[in-house]
Amino acid sequence: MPVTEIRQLPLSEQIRDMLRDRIIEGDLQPGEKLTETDLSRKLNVSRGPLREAIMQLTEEGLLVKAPYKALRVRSVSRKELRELYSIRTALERFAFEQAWEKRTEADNEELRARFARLEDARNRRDLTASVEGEIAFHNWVYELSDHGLLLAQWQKLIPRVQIYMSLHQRLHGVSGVFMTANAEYLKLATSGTLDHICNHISQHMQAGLDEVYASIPHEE
Amino acid sequence: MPVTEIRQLPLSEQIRDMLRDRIIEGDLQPGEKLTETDLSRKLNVSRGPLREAIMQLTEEGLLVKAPYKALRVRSVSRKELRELYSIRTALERFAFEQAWEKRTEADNEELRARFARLEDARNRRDLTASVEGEIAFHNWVYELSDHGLLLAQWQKLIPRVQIYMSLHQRLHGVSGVFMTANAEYLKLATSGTLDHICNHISQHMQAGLDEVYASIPHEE
DNA sequence: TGCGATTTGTCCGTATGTATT
DNA sequence: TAATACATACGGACAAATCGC
Repeated sequence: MPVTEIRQLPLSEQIRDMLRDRIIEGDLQPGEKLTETDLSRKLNVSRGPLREAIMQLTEEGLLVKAPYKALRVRSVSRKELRELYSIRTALERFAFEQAWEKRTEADNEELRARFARLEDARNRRDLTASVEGEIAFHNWVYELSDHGLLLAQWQKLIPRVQIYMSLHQRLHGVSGVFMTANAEYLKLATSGTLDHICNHISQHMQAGLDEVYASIPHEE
Repeated sequence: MPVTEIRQLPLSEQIRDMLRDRIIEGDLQPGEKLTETDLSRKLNVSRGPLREAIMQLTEEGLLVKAPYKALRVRSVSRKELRELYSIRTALERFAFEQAWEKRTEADNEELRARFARLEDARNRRDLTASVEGEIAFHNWVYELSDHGLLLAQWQKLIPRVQIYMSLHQRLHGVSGVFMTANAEYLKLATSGTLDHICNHISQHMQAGLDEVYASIPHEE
C-alpha cells in the first residue's frame, strides 16, 4: 500500500501556515527563541522550505530575524498595539472612501451576514471563530474597495491583529463590549454617510484598543 | 594575489539588492520571464540564496510568482499606478498627523536640506539622484512620525514608486513641474497648518500621478 | 489530447563564516 | 581565548508540476 501523500500546497506554505497558527494560538510564545535545525527536526522537514516559511513570517512581522543571529518570535508591546490600531484606522477610513460609491444592496446584505456569524461565534463563546469573524467583518470594506494594494496591506496586518485579539481573549474571554460597537459599524456602513462611518471608525478602533490594551505588559 | 572577496551582507541580500536595482533601472523589463536555473548560472550563485532573494522581491511586489509557474517581473499598469499614489496619499497624510506635534526646528532644517539636494540633482539632470532625492524628501515625515509600522509600510512601497519614477524619467527626462509643488510642500510642512499640508498632499500626489500617468501603457 | 522537455519544489551532505558560551 | 552551536551557502540529486509541441 503506497503512502501517496497528497500535497495541494507547497510544503513551505504548509509550514508557514502551521507556524503562524502556532504563534497566534500562543503555542510559540512571544520572545521565544527558535533555531532552524531544531525546527526542521521537530517538524520533520528539511531546512530549505523551512527557511522560506521563516522568511515569509518575518515579512509578516511574526518573527524577528537578523543575519547570523537567533530567530525569535516577535514580542508584543503596547507601542506596537497602538501603532497597529492607529494604522488600521487610517487604512479602513481610506477603504471606506474608496468603497463608498461601489456599495450595492447585495454587498450590504453580505456585511449583515458576516455580522450575524460574528455574533453567533461570540454567543457560543468560540474564541477562534470570534477572531476569524472579527477579521472577516472588517475585511468586507477592503474587498469592496477594489484596491489591490490596499487589500494587500491590510491582509499583511491580519496576523498581528490576530495575535493581540487571541492574547486578549485567552486572558479575558469573549467580551460583550465589542458587539454594540459592531452593530453601530454595521448600521453606519450600510445606511449612514461617509463622514459618519469615518468618524465612527476612529471611535471603534479606540474601543478595540482600550479593550486589549491592559492585556499587554508595559515593557517590550 | 588571492581574490579575497569580502561579504558584509549575506549573499541572498546582495542578490536581492542587485536584482532590485536591475528591475528599477529597467534592465529587467516588466513582464519579462525569469527562470531560477538561468539566473543562478548567470549570477554564478546557487539556487538557495537566489530563491530567498526572489521571495523577498515578490513580497515587495517587484516579481510575480505562483507555485510551479513561471517567475515574471511585475508588469506596470495605470491601475496599479493609481493605487500606488492613492495609498501614498492616505499614508502620508496620516504620517503628518502623527508627526505634526513632534517637529522641531532641526527637523525643519533637515527637510530644507533634502529639498536642496533634490533641487540640485534635478538641475544636474541626474535621473538616479532625482529619484533618490524625491524618496528621501518624502521619507522625512515618516521618519519623524516615530511610527514603526507606518515607516515599514511606506518603505515597502518605495521600490514600486521608484519603478514608475524611473520609467517616466527614462521617457521624458527630469521635468520641472515637480519642484514648484515640492517648494509648496516644504513651505506648508515647516510653517503651515496640519490641515493645509494634508490638503496639499492630495494635490501633490495627483500632480505626481498626472506627470507619470501618460508614460504607462493602457493595458496590463 | 497526450508526451517529452523544462522548471520548480524538495532533500541531503558538506563546508565555511559568525555568534555565543 | 577557545570551543561549540548555528546560520549561511554550495552542489548534486530526484520528485512533482507545468509548458510546449
